[in-house]
Amino acid sequence: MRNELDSKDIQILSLLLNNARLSNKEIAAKIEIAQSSTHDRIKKLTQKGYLKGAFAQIDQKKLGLNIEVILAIKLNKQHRAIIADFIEKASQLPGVIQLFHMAGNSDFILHVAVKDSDELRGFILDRLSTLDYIQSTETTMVLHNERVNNIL
Amino acid sequence: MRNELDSKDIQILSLLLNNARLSNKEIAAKIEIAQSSTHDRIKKLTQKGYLKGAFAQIDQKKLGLNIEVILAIKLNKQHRAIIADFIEKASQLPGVIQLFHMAGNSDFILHVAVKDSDELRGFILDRLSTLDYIQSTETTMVLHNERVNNIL
DNA sequence: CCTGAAATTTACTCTGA
DNA sequence: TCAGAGTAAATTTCAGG
Repeated sequence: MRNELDSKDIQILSLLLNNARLSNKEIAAKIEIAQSSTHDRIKKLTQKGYLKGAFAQIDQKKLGLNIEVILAIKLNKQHRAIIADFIEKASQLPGVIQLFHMAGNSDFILHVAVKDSDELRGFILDRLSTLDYIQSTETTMVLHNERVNNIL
Repeated sequence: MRNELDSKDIQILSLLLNNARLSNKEIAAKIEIAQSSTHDRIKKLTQKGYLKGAFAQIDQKKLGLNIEVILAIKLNKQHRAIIADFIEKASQLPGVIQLFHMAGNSDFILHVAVKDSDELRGFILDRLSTLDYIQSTETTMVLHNERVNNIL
């Protein structure tokens, strides 16, 4: 049981990174090994934790989510308990796509999609700012957003 | 051919949003309709453009990508041609996970993963700052990053 | 660790309601 | 538009090199 991955494993991860719905057969064809080998490798990559899941990409605008923003958030305390609490609460807020815990000027960055400005207003005023350890929030509109995944 | 989606469609999108590798059968069981109906619906959702693709999630640290940063970038020009050029160039830079074109203080935000600080230095100095329309970059470390996908 | 083929499960198609 | 049954195709397992 080697810990290192060979180039075939990296190729599999790279393919799935950009298209998680590729079938075993298609992957096997692309990297030129047997289907059963591809199957084994994906199984092992999953078991060892290299592959963690897959997310579909949906057309947010078609679903009426017309406004996409980045919210930079500062807390007035950075205790571990507060951080954990915020992560838990923010994960449950409707509209949140992605959450970053930062080591810088802001404590958190939230990537959020909402229907309209009313919903955005509600999100910030009713959902976020009601948490008593929020010091400030800064909202910036996203004009365009592209998944690149150029890491392998 | 109705344009609106019913609650079953939304449920399908929501399930796939959080686990793109769910099979037809599993989805059919979860939302309690026939497999063939699930199949039809997914096909239509894809054809109509609601479902656009799927990305696998990989364990970056296990692959040696130990540093994750957010890079806020300002350009000294915002012409359409410059923006398009930057998006194209940035999409090809190794380490870029996601790219946001912003309507605010920064023009772009890049979510980047690299192996170590040397690679980060190379990324900023050799790859980014060599583009002549870059005015400034600000790098902030990501301590933690969570996909939430709480939009449906 | 890979291959190739068998066994099983799933996806896909179509008919009828 | 949905459900059920049949066919095609894929996944999964396994013995052998």
